[in-house]
Amino acid sequence: MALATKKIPSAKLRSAAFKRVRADHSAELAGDYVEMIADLIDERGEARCTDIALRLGVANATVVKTLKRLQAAELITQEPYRAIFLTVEGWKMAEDGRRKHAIVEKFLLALGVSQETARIDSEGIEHHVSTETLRAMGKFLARNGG
Amino acid sequence: MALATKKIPSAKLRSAAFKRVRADHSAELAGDYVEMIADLIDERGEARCTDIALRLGVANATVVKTLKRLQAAELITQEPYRAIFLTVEGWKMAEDGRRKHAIVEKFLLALGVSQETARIDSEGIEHHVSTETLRAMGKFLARNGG
DNA sequence: CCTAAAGTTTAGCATAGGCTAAGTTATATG
DNA sequence: CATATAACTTAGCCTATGCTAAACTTTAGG
Repeated sequence: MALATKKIPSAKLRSAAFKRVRADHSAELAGDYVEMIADLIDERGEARCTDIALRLGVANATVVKTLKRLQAAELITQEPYRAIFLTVEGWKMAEDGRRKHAIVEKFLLALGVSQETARIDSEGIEHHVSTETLRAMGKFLARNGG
Repeated sequence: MALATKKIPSAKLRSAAFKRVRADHSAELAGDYVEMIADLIDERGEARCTDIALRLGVANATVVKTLKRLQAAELITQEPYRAIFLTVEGWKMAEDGRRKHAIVEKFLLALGVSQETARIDSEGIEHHVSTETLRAMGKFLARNGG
C-alpha cells in the first residue's frame, strides 16, 4: 500500500486534496456559527444575532442570511425576533468543533507559540485537521504535559 | 502585556481571529494557483489551463476566470491561447507557499501521521499558520530529525 | 494545406458570503 | 401606556468561485 504511493502523486490524487479543502471551507462557516451560538448560550443563556455579528466581525444582515442557511441545514431553530437555538445536530457539531479547537489550541501552546497566536491560528487550522492528525496532536500533548 | 490578556477575550479580539481567517481564505486560492503554476513550469516547462484544472479538480472555465483575477493582481501574465507565466511577485508568492507547505507537511510527518494524511492536511493548514507557528514547527523539526 | 481534435475562451447561470440602507418588531423608560 | 431606542429583518447590491454549453484558436495528421 505504502509502496503504491508515488513520489509525485497523480493529478487525480492531488485534486482530491484541493477538493477536501474546498469542502472544508463550506463546512467551516457553519462550524464557526454553531460553536459561537453554543458559547453564547452557555455564557449568557441565549444567542442573539447581534452578539454573533459582533464576535464574528461581520454585519448583522450577514448573520441573518447565514442563519437561514443553517436553519435550512437543520443545525439551528429560530423564530422571528427571538433567540437562536441549536438542534441536536447543531449541538453535536458545536461539541465536535470545540473539542477540535481545544486540542489544536493546546497543541500550538505546547509547541511553544504565544497564547495570542495559538488562539488566532487554531481558529483557521481547526477546520483542516483530519481525525488522524488530531489524534497525533493528542498524543503529543499526552507526552508533553497537555 | 501578557498580563493584559484576559481569559475570555473581548468580542473585538475574537473577531480579529475570524477576520484573519476570512482574509486567509481570499489569499488562499491565489496561493494555490501560483504554487501549482510554478510546479508545472518546473516539471514540464510551461503551465497550461487544462493541467491546472485537472490538478485542482475544477472545470476549465473556472480556471480561466480565476487566472483573470490573478492577472489583475499582477501575479501572472498571459496572452490568449498561450501558456501562463508568473510575474516576479507571483514567483515570490509561489516560493513562499512552497516553503510553508514543505514545513507543514514535514512537520505532520514528524508528528507521526501517514504520508497521505500529511499531504492532504498540509494543503488546508498551510494557509492558516502564522510566521510564529511556522517557526515553532521548524524548531520541532530540528529537534526531531527533520 | 485542409480538417479534425485538442485546448482555450466567452456567455450565462448558481450559490456563498460580504455590505448598506430602509423597514419592522420588541422592549425599556419616562 | 406611549414612544424612543435597540434589535431584527428585508431588499438589493457586489465579488468570488463553482458549473455547462457553445464558440473560437491552435496544432497535428493525412
